[in-house]
Amino acid sequence: MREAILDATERRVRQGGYNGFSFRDIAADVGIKSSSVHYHFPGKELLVDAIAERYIERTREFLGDPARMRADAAIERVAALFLKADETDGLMCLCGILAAESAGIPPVLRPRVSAFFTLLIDWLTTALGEKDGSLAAGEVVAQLEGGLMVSQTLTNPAFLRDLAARLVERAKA
Amino acid sequence: MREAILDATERRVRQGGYNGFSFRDIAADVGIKSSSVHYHFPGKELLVDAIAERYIERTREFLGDPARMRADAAIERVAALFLKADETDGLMCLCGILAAESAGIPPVLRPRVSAFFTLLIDWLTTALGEKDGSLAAGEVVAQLEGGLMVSQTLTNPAFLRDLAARLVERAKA
DNA sequence: GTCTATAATTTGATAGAC
DNA sequence: GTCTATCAAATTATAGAC
Repeated sequence: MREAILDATERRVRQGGYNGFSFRDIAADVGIKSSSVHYHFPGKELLVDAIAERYIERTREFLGDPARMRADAAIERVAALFLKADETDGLMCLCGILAAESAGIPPVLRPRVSAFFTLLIDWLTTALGEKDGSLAAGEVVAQLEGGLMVSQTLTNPAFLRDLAARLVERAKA
Repeated sequence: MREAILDATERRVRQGGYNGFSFRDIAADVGIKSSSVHYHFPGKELLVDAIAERYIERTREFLGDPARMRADAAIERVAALFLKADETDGLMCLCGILAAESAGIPPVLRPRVSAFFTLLIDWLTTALGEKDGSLAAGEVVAQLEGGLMVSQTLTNPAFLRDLAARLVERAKA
């Protein structure tokens, strides 16, 4: 049940953000009452923090070890995260939407959101090396995150697909 | 007063998103009662639609005519929009945060958010030309929008500054 | 245009039975 | 663990006086 609550919450937050869902929404999604959701997660901050923690840990596991990886393969792996969100899930990146709302969410959540981006940037920095003038980790992360937002808004998956393909091409050059 | 309400609403939405503010918040910001806000804007959707419309129109006016403009100057002009949001305003891009929440906002607002991105992309496409293999309009918009999100979250203005500088350099090459 | 007052609903959260 | 019942506060919104 705890997992089901986390699943429902993640989906809701990735659709409407931190203030876009209620305990009753989650309860209805998983087929229990809102007081039972409170039993598992006493507060909203705790609930959202829990899904963010899980989200980051899953991302870390998916990425794996960046050492001795080709630049283009590394880009492809990070891009796969965002392409899955866009095309398979049809949802925003959890930490992307929380980042956009950063100034309006409970302050305790902010370090968690930051941790997601430092994870991606550090991972890519290791994988791409630090060659001067080359494709930078920040460029890749920003472009994929922003590309997902635009792609979702325009309901045009080709937009993000094209961006990802261009990033991979640049990494090969 | 109408303008003051729009100003307060824009600031609030750019901080916490569509569901991150109330009519009472706006009323308190401008020094009136919430019922008086309803006099000017009968519903929340209308209020947010009004600020989005104003935001897009101001963006259009700031950008001006893209014809016969050098590529690097065009990038710099678009980047200035996001650098101002980040460093001067300390706020997200209005349509950026609404795009992130796209699946959770009233459907009538979605075409408005899309219009912002098509404005930027079309403007940049005209300014950059359509030379094959060159810097694409979508790359620039996605990277700046995502870069603003990350920059705000990490509270590190240098992040977006660096991205903008790199984009301008690529346009010169 | 702005106010007071209030309706109708929703929200995060708690107490206590089972 | 889940339920019923409930609370206090907040929310969008309206009616009507000034």
